[in-house]
Amino acid sequence: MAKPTHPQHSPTHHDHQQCVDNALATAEQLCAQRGVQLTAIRHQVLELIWQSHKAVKAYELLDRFKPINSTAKPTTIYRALDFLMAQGLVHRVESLNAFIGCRCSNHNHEQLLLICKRCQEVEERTPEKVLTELSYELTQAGFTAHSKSIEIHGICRRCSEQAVLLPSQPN
Amino acid sequence: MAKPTHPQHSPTHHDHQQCVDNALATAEQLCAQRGVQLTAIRHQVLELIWQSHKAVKAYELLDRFKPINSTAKPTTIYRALDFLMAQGLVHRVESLNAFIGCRCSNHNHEQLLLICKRCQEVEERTPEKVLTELSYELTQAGFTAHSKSIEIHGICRRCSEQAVLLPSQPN
DNA sequence: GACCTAAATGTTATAACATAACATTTGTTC
DNA sequence: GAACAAATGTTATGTTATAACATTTAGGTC
Repeated sequence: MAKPTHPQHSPTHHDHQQCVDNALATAEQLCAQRGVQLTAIRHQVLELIWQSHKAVKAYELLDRFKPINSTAKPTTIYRALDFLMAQGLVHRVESLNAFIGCRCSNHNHEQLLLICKRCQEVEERTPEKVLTELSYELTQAGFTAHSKSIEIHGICRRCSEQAVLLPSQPN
Repeated sequence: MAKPTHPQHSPTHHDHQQCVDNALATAEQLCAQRGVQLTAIRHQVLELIWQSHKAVKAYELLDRFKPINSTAKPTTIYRALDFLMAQGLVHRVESLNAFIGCRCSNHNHEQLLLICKRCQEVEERTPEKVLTELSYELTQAGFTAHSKSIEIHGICRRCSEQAVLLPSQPN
């Protein structure tokens, strides 16, 4: 049985290089504005994270990073990730122990992560109504939020459509 | 400097034994209805989880379990947790790699977890409006959800009130 | 009760994820 | 160029979770 192709999962369904370029340019600009150092390591790690729209694990990043910097250790990666997360350039996906580039152009770091089980891509959304209702609920509960993590696992639109075209696909 | 007391965090702020009794009785009943076995190990692990309203780590459970069953291994705990989660009796708190007893009396397993940084207690809430808006948003996004994890970290009402009374308390 | 089967548990080992602690280098400021 | 802070290097270890296979237990059938 031939491995099914998933054309919609390929990087060709959009101009991914532009995603990467945008992300890196934004990161450079933000770090400059804030007077923090987007060092070579941090820049390279961010670039590796943006290789795809899939969440990537720290040790996967390490494997990808070693060809660039053969002395890299887990610490190297985790420190870069800590910096990138502190700057809001990367999100941790708690339910996957993995990391993803942040697309919040508005620097609003309250978002839903829609995690597709089929293609593994993670979509970030910031639906006002949901977040408003959530804030209201937290006020009602007397709870002061410091951070919010909303992670939804399921099947994304593209994969659902693909499933209709290829009904023999599992799940 | 004396360690500050947190009377509101003590098990005496409510009749915790009743929480435990309810949880165990419900679990027994549900498992009987479903024809699944709430074995001794599973029952004991569930009881240990309900020792508090704090999320508990698997290896903490193991330490608590060893006095009962000295041959217990990580696998023992993880297998019990897998069963309890499959039955909806326990939730995994993704952002803590920890576990908490489920209080969803209605067996609706879509909930917010409010995780207090001060007292570590986890409150479960199922606010209709938030969940409705979320469902609507997912429909809009063409995303078919299989599981939802909404975890909010911050300070709970009781701890906020306590902070007002004892303003010298850190965070 | 003997037998079968599936479920549960026991056992060993290791994989996967993450941080602590301290040494060294680099970049900035004076 | 001395002093300091930030970043990185290095070694070791802590923490979380699962794989793989053996054995025991519970429940049904004859």
